[in-house]
Amino acid sequence: MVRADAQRNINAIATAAVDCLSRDPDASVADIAKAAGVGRVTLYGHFPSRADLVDAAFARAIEDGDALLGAVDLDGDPRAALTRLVDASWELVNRFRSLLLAAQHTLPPGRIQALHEGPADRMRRLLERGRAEGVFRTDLPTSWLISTMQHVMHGAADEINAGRLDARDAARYISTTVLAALTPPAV
Amino acid sequence: MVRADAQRNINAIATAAVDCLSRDPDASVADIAKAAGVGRVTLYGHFPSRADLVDAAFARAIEDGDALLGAVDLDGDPRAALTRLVDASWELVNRFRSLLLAAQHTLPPGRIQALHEGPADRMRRLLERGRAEGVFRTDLPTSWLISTMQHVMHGAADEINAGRLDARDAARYISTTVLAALTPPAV
DNA sequence: TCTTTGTTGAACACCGCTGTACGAGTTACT
DNA sequence: AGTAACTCGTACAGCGGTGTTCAACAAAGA
Repeated sequence: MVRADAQRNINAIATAAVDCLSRDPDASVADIAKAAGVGRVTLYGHFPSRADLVDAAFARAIEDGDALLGAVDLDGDPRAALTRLVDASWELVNRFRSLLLAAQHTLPPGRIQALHEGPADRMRRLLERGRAEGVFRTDLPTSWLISTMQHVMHGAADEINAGRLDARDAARYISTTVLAALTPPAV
Repeated sequence: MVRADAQRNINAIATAAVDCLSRDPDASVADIAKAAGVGRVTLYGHFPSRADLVDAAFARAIEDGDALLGAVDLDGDPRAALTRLVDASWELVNRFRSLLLAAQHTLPPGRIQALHEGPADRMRRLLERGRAEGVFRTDLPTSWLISTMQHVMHGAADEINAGRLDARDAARYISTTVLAALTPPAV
């Protein structure tokens, strides 16, 4: 029988993990336990290793983020819809940038990709609709276009972090750039 | 008096550092010393700390790379010139991707940017010429466009590393995408 | 109430890394 | 040939992290 008490702690730990790792990708297990208001040993009782903890945190961030993305209206003009989706995605990428770093050198290769399947699918569907309507280019693979968008956002986060970009400009720059990259080349 | 012997070792160490860190961003000082065919103590004799070593390796990579970039013909049609420059840059970014990672969490903030000044300037000049000729867009800051190019390349390297992108396609995808991002929006 | 499930801090072993010290040996330069 | 510069291996201290053990204690749930 799983005690309600324990369940609450598991939850608090996962929340704290998302929080800490979003601030410092190298946050230690001790830091996270303290932030969760829990002993380090208790934490190990629920998450056998640091990797399990990072995995849980990342999965939770994706899940929560995907829920937000689900509220975005993807109907109507594909270009406008894409702008909306990119804006919402950017918000998330920016928030969880540091957590992604942690995941990148903790989780086994492919795991991150696997967890991203939900959000990526949403983007892919929109992209393909736009292509079918002749609004988006078809001379590059969908997967490349998606990863490009991701990396432009990721890059913007870097620039903000380095103080070379004003956070208020980012959303506009990103959607403008991404739209241009998706536009079919003039013949 | 600096002995020729020592100078040769310093060189071998720097070379080995570039080499090792380009393969594994977390390569230890011991690894690098071994690769240089030198005792760990000898290494510390020339580079007081790991950070100094990473700095030297990164600076050398930039210097060597910038020399290659200097050979690229930047005259004529800006779009063609940019394609040539991006292709050459991509080669370098791809090769030193891992070294950049090492630099990122070893060197003080701003140091990487400072070392990139040479290459960035070359790109900036070309970009501005293209803008003056009406070939490149002017509704986004030059700095943003440059960083976008960098991040698209960086992202491509990631994709290759993850096995989701064929290295042979990369150059074409990148220059196509980058050119599209630089094209002035249709009115 | 009473048993099962959780929690706790302190202590410990372990790991790999960085950086230092030492003493003996080797090599370049004059 | 002689001196200063350099190199070597080994050994050590320190650090910060991970993961485990233990023994005492607290609380949920039937």
